[in-house]
Amino acid sequence: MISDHDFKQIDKYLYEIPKTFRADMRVPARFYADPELLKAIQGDRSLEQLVNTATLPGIVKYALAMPDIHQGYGFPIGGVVATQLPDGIISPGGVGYDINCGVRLLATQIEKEEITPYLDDLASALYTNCPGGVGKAGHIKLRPGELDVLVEKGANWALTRGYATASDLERTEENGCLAGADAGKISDRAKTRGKDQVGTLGSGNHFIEVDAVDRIYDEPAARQMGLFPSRITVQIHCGSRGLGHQICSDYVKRLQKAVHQYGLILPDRELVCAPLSSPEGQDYLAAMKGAANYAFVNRQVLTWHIRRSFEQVLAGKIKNHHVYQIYDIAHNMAKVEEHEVDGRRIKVCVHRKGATRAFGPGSPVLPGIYRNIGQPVLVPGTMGTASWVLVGTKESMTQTFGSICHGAGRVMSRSKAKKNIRGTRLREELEKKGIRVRAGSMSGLAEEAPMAYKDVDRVIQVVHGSGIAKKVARLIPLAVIKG
DNA sequence: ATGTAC
Repeated sequence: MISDHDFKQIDKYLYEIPKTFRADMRVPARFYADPELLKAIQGDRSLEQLVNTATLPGIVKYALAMPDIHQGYGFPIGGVVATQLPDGIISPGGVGYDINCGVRLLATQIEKEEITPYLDDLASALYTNCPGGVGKAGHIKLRPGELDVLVEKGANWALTRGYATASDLERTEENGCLAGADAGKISDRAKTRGKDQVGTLGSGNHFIEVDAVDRIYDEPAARQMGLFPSRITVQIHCGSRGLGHQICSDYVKRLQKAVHQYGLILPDRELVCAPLSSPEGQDYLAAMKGAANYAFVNRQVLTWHIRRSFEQVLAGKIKNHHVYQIYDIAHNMAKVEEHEVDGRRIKVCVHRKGATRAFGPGSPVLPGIYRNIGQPVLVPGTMGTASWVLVGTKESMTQTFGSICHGAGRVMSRSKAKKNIRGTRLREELEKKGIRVRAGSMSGLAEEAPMAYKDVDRVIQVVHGSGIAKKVARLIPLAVIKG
């Protein structure tokens, strides 16, 4: 167990566990927090897991953790690990089981007051049109071989099939397609699990939420994104469903052999990994990219369902009910990027697990529409609480490989939440607050209760206050749709 | 997160 005399505070919101803490650390570990958030992680293994990641071969600068850190598989959720190419490692545990779990934010020109009379119908339409729940199939049945095209082409597949616009793709990380995805590196089992789940929500913390813009913090940036006070927005939070899960399982198993073969010494077997330059590392990267592309398509098809739902409910009632995209960004992904380390620009594999890319202004990978303000960062809160839109900064590039947090972060395990919280009661409380709830499972609802999470506003204050991101807008929920 | 165990 790591206690408070094992780390030192080096800035208002930044703490460091020195390299000398454990002989096997290759770099220091750094985490962003405040005293309250520090308390929230006492008793779980997240800091120990963070220190474990500091031992990984090829890691540069720091093992990093965001203020929403909590315990995960091997790596903490809320962790950022960058390893130097060519021989630094890549690890499925550094990405997570839900590859390219991420958030898409859609905007409208509808005012909050305008939509209120139709909110119940809209919530019901979204629930009916967007399939949710464990193992749930979607409306799209892929012909044999078409899934291979989908995982390699990503959002371009959706564009060709009429589920996307060119503007949607422009406002998606990597235009919704990671180059180098290889369907040949994905098992038949993973493909079988994925073939009927395109355009489905899944379960757990995944949701669709209708929000209203509560407050603007950066007026010029908000205007550029199309965010104005009291306007209606929609968030999608989901990932690569059974396909990504199976790919992770497959490669955890395969890379365990690679750990032996390459003689890697790991403090925890859950850190299973392989040198990125090895055949195993390359294969995982190519398969992971396929799952990432699948998740971009998944959120894109859900966007299509959302547009359909707005049309069904609001046509003839609200004149302009157009739903357009602000941005789509992953928070479970490994990416090869160039970063400055010790004054030199080098290629690194940045693992972001429960951490969101947050590139600052001027980054050449950003679309022209956002290059001057920095990358939009989408941080969902918990049911019934706020969500945030931020932009990346120069500081995120120098401190955290262009990364920030991904959400509120759990404080209570799923099982404990299920035991202590009644889904029906929670639903009543949310409805009393005026939040429409459509959920397939009451126990699933209980797992995601706000009290099972940290305070997202506090988490955001830490990333904003430390300079690694800048607040743009706060969103508050009006309707939540869950599997 | 997940056909919450193959």
